[in-house]
Amino acid sequence: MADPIGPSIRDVARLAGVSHQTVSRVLNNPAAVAASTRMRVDRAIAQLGYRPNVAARALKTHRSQLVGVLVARNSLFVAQDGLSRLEMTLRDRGMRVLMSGLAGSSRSDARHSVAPLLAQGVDAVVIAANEAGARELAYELAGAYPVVVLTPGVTAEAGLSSAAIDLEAGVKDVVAHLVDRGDRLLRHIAGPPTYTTTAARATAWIHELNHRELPVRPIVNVVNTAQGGYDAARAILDHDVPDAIFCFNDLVAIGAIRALQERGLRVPHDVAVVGVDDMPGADHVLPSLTTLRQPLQDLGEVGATLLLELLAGQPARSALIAPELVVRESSAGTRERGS
Amino acid sequence: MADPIGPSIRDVARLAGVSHQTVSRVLNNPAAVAASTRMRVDRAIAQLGYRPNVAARALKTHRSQLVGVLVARNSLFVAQDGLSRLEMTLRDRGMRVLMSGLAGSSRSDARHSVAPLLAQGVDAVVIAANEAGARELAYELAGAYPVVVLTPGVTAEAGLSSAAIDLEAGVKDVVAHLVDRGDRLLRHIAGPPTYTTTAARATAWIHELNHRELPVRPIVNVVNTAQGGYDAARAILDHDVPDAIFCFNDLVAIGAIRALQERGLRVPHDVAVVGVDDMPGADHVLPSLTTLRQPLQDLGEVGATLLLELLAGQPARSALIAPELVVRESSAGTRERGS
DNA sequence: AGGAAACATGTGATCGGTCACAAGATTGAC
DNA sequence: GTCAATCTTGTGACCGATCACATGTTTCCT
Repeated sequence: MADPIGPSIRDVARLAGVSHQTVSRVLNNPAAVAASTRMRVDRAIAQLGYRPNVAARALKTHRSQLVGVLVARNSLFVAQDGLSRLEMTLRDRGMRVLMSGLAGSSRSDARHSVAPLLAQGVDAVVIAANEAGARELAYELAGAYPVVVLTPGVTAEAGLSSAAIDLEAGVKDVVAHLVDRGDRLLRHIAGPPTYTTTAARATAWIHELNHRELPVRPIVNVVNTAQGGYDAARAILDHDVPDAIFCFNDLVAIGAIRALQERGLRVPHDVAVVGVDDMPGADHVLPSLTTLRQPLQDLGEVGATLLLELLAGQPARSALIAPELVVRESSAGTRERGS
Repeated sequence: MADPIGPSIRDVARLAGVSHQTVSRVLNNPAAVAASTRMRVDRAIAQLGYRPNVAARALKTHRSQLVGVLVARNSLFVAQDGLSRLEMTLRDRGMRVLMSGLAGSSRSDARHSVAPLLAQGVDAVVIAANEAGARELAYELAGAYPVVVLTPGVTAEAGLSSAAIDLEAGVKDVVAHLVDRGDRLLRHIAGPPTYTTTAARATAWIHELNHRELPVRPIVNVVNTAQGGYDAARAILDHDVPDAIFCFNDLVAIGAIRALQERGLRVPHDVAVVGVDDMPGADHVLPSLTTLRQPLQDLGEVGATLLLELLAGQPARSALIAPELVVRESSAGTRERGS
């Protein structure tokens, strides 16, 4: 059905009255062909509707023009256009994206997910997953393939570049914002321990609190859902009522806010809440969410750029993208101290 | 870097002391090889770490084992694991997924996005986009490729199968639910006109209202965002206050609820709100959203199944997946009539 | 005008599989 | 014991590109 195998390079050659090699040259290095000949060939190509056979080309050249992308299921990077942006940037450079979903969080899960990509003969691999196993896999692969990792805390080495949102810097902004409005007892609801981002974010948080000599008590959440945030917030409230809660992301923040309201605490009057992501709807939810916006589209673009650099033989490097603090209702106003 | 071209089928043959054709047989039709020979070959394969070269195979067989998937940017199908599920189901059958993002909504935008997929020699195409242009493209492609469309209102023809969530049935449930709780003046905030789903949903809505002899006045929204829902709701309220609003999706519903609250209307006491999708967080937002849950993962799986059927030469067909009405706070309780 | 360098084009081998066909070995029926 | 059918394995061509190399033509410098 998809078969009726089209014309080959030799058919074009015959029609244009040149050799097959000349046609190949027109395709790959037009400058090496006389203008008049080139025009004749181009016309023949158009006339026959010729399209090069990628399999034949890959067979001979040992390059597939394929980039394998390992993506976590349910990841915001995918949802928020990040993957699309990566793909479109690569597409413009003649590369195609082979996608593979990642199920679990262990290293063997990750290995299992890349296998088909490698079997397909990809030229390079992009790892867009915060799962710990995926990150380990990246180092494993780095010897054999150009690899780009889109997750924080990955050191660039030969053949392995990395890009991430600089949430360490973002966390600084969050703390500054909360302290400015008069909050002192700050709590953090961290993410699932299997994400590399969880530790990164929690560490930055603790570091910043220590720096400002504020009390520190983080809580690790187990699931990346609103329910997880709800449960974690209740656990916090069983202990005491903080001035503000910084949540792993907006989804978790939504759950936390519900828990607060149920206890009769008003947001932001009694407790301020800050999330991360600026997920769709965060601006209209009640109350709207103060959040660290992650420019995931930029991440996709930077990732593509890093990959193209590696493929061009340039050295591996790390890139950081700054997030943006968007202040909304959930942390609006100023706390009147001395109450 | 990804080069050091591995052993070929002939290397394996030499080591096992057989002909290259026998190795090929072990790979493709093991039953046709004597058990003892097969074992020798298998051992040689393992010993050399041989992996078949997909390019060579594709060159000869004219099948790439690649499925091209056209996905709308920012689509929930992607976000909610639908794409992952599609990919994983296909992966189990030895197929790989080539992804291509869709930018605009016109037919030429769609054509521009599939082009690289076709150039790469995919065996089939999946269209996971509600954009009108993408649907038109599906018919265009159906003659030359097996095509599966994941959007409503597509008629199955030779080589073109389709799957969609049966929102017509879902809309019935929504109306029944609202009428049950005593609502009579029902309004609809539709989606962007460029989505095929917008018309499908609005039509089903109007049909159902007519059927029950209720007043009909749908509103078409222009953008698929919370802000769009907010604006549309305000436009409705400028006219009168309905008993309930059925929104294009949860995101739009969130915006609508904000508009209602700003006018001093309580949800669901004064106005009930129903969305579609059951997006992450819909269960913890304030108020939590009554919604038509779209089983997008199932959609991915069914899509994969339809595709495999087409590739196996079976006839095209359409499949519908039932959504599920999840009642939550935004339409809880019963309206006391006669006020 | 002669000869080297640069330019333009062609020839045949090759990448690593599968396909069509041939041929030897084994089995079973009569 | 013979012959056909079946099973098992091997041989060589071929898919459609690119690569290395060869050859013929211009260009241009001395």
